[in-house]
Amino acid sequence: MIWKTEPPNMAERKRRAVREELGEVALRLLAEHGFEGTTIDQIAHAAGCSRRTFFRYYKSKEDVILEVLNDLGDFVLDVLRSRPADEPPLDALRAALQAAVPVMTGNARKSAALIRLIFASPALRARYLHRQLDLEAALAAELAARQGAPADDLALRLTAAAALKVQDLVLPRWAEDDGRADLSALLDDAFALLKNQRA
Amino acid sequence: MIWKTEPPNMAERKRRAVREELGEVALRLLAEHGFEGTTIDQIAHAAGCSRRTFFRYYKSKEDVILEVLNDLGDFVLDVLRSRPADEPPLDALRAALQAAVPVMTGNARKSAALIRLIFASPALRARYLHRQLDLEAALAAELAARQGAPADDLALRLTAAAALKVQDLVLPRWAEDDGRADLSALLDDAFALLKNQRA
DNA sequence: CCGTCTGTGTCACCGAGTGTCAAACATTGC
DNA sequence: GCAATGTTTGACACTCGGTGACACAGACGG
Repeated sequence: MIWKTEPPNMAERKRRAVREELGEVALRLLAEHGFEGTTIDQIAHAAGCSRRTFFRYYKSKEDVILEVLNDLGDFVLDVLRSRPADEPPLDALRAALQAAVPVMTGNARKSAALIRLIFASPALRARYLHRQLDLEAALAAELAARQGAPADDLALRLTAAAALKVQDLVLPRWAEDDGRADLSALLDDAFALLKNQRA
Repeated sequence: MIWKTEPPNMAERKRRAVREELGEVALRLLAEHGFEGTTIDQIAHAAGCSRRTFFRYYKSKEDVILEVLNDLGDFVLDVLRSRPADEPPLDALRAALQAAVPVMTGNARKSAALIRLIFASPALRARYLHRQLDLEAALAAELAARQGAPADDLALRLTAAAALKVQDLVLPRWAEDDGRADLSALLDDAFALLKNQRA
């Protein structure tokens, strides 16, 4: 075959379908019985496959949950890249994070459940924070690149951290009432607060 | 016995000694073979006790390492409490974190090894971040209490987060060369940078 | 000398993950 | 239609972190 990857004929499609199904079932069970209260056996069995197969689609139990927010992080990073280079860093970050809002409010109940799940489980939360750290570094690197600063510039890193912190403080409050509040407004308020910060 | 806890005669002393020994051995082995590359069996055996006994002294493998920084966090919180209430929040935080510096520079090589260990292991790092989050909340609550603000004040939470972030960005750089740099100066520089942050 | 209390080791167990292997399956070439 | 081929899957065995149960030892007071 010359095009080893070109035809996602049936194979790739089925793979995606199984993965989707597995993720769906997992999220439902985890939200219902809690992260620690759900075993992989239960998830696999409920999805109609073996435990071993679960691990062929997801690296770990945490992965099923964190993957969603992971993709969202990549999306935010992409949006940041598309922003004008002369925009002040914090404004660019705010805009990038705002771009992710519709994705969450799109299916608000599910997103809220996911966030609540993460914030309720220490193990999950810890992994999530670690992921946020990577995102923070990537955002800071992008900000640095667009204005010719060194990639590990401390000031930009602090700015990126502050922006993500704003998000992390707002999200759980939004998730607490199943995403009925105006997430976009909450974010803007918090960013305004941040901008008025004076030592 | 009327004084059930009063005489830490032999029992408590031995307990502390065993715990100390266990922690010492663990830190050495973990620093040598990495966090994932060291099993609890190895630690327990090297310390001359059974695996079960290890867990009677430490809740988990992560606990052996994180305990130290945990205590340090409590110390920082205590220092913050002793600061004048009218001091600007960020200055108070800087002073509190500076107070922890001598503790680390006291035995710099060991502290640096510990920090490198944490930052090298994803699992450990994730747990560490979670701990920092608790500390952040506690610091923010203290700042709020001293100036009569609500305990979950967003602005103060952001300030506490920024201060801890400064520390977390400086520490690995300091640890990279075995703690030979001037940690106190590095911290002050970073805090100065933070203070000059304008959106 | 006898109960009791505490620390310890042994054993059995669970759940997350991983490597291996053989069977099942679909795909392709003839 | 059939054989060769490659991929997906399930079954099994194993490691490691962590927990509960129980039995045994020694220190202590009566």
